[in-house]
Amino acid sequence: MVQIPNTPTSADVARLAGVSRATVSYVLNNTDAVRISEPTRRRVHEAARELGYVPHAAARSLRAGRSRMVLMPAPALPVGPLYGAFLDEFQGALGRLDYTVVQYGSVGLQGDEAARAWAELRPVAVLVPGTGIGPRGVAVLKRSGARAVVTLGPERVEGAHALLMDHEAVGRCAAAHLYERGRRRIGVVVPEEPGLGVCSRPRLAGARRALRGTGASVVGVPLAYTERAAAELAADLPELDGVFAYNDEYAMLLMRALQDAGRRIPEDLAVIGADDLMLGRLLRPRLSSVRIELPSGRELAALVDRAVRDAGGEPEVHRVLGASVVRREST
Amino acid sequence: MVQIPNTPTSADVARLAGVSRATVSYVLNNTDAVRISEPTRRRVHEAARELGYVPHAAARSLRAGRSRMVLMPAPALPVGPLYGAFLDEFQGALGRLDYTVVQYGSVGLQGDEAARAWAELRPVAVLVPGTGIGPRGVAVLKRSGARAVVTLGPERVEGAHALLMDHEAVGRCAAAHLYERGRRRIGVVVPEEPGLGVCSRPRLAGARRALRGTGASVVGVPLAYTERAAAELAADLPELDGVFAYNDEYAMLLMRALQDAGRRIPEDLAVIGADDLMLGRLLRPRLSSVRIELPSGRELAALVDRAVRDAGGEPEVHRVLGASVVRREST
DNA sequence: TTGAAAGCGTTACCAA
DNA sequence: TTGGTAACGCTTTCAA
Repeated sequence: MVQIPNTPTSADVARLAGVSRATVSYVLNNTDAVRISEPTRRRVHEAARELGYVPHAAARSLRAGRSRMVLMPAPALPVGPLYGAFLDEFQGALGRLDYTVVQYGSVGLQGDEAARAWAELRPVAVLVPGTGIGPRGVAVLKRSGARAVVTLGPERVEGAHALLMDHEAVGRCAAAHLYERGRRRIGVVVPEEPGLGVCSRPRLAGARRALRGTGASVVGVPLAYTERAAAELAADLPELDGVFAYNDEYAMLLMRALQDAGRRIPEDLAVIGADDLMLGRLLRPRLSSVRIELPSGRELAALVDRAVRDAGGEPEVHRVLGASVVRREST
Repeated sequence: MVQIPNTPTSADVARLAGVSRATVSYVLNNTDAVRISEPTRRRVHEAARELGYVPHAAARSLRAGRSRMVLMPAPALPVGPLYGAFLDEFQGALGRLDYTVVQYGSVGLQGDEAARAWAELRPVAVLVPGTGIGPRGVAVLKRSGARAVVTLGPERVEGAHALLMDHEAVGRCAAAHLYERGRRRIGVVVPEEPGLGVCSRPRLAGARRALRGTGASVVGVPLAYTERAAAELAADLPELDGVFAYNDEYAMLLMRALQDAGRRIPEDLAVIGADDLMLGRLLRPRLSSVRIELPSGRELAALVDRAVRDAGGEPEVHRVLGASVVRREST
């Protein structure tokens, strides 16, 4: 039979060490406004260790009136390895600034309801990827004590700091490259998977804008991420001589289907992806790609910290997502 | 100038509605032990809405003595799309059981230190992927009120429920398949990337065990995830006629390098991956793969819920990770 | 150098 | 049907 012990509190530590709760707090938090004798310190540490005492974060921040929690709703869409690396860096950097990063799985919550759920945790800052929040949501969070709300997405939201993911630039970049390579009838793959629209629509728009007035045509090409859909698309593709395939995975899918249908790449049709994944280098022809640079996790952590310290300051707006073409053999 | 308003509390709501804090609590929580008149209910709801009141989760669970938070340390290693889908399902299912799933970014924390950091949040349950915790860590968590600790990894940990990821089975499965296809000198790729060892070592061990006593040989083949490393490996591969490449991505990398070095696949050398990614189907030859089935998120959520309700029960141990070969053209 | 006590936002018991 | 009050675990001011 397993005995379920009561969770030790600072009062238990105090009792065991033969001091008051205040003293325990002083010792364990290294409060420097107060001098505690060395023997007492030792007794307190000893008692805490013996009991396996772990402070209660909620009680602490309740008393303090503020937390060190940075909340990040987990993005709904499937994310690639780039995002994972960015996340690690961000968490590491914030950890060094003594914040606690927590990802909240908001599966099934919508809009303001989601914002309220986040607000219940009283985070000191919230970093929202994608389009998961509106002005009302931001207001809810701020009223609940969030000192900074930062969005990481395609457009800015009233009241929040914004890291603008400039997906249009990705499309512009790809289209301009295809144009330079002599292509004039250009297709832009638009994934049919839900949730990817926030990225894909601006990419298409960017491609359109880049070639406006040049006489080249740009058409959106819907594509689901299945072999079958790719084969069908390859079978009767509209008259095109260049394709920007949304990203490297869709590009690989499409390229395979095109090759199977007898199209030569890049002679008949140039194909370019995005994300510059390793896998693109392994294809034949090697896949050209738009290399995307996410903001540095360190910089973003610094922004959050700054925003927390200076709550009420003007929201900062940054344009992130550097885009540059890596040409290989497919264009 | 932005006015930073004080966060409204239930006391503010009570004041505005002209009732006591207790009444507010009753109304907003739909307490059924107590009957509140309809007009009062309306006044309270009205006041809460007007103030934008959001309850304080920490205060609530402090008072209640228990939280509904299920903590999941974010895995350190890069994870694939399978894991992402599993996570979503798990979160959704737990959400429906009224738990709050929170992923904790523990970058930079080690062993018991990490467990203490998690314990500070007083989660009601902790799901630890990989090998991030030992018996001491489990004890810390339980002493801090966690009613269930579940590990999702290669081996069980004293005191915790275990979902055993049977990576050996993956290796066994792959090796047996290669053997069946007539291969007798088999290589097993062991990624050099740190953190993947927990998966790759058991896979190699499983392959060894599967072919023990058959006369077939099994050798570990270290490989870093770069084109260069793959090319070097392909240039002087030991005498092999079959390779289990750890997963589909390494398989793709290796297969490309082998083809570039003039080896025919599968005639000279059979190659099999794992994870059954879409990309494997796009290669030529199409890549055979070990299909891995993670536990269902729903079942896992049910396990967690059961464990929470019956804390102190015997830890459950489940073997998860179904492994089955999907043969395509590369073997 | 240490202790007593107040109070953070909630909820649950008991009394009115 | 509603309100007063105590308590959850912690920090911090004030007093000794």
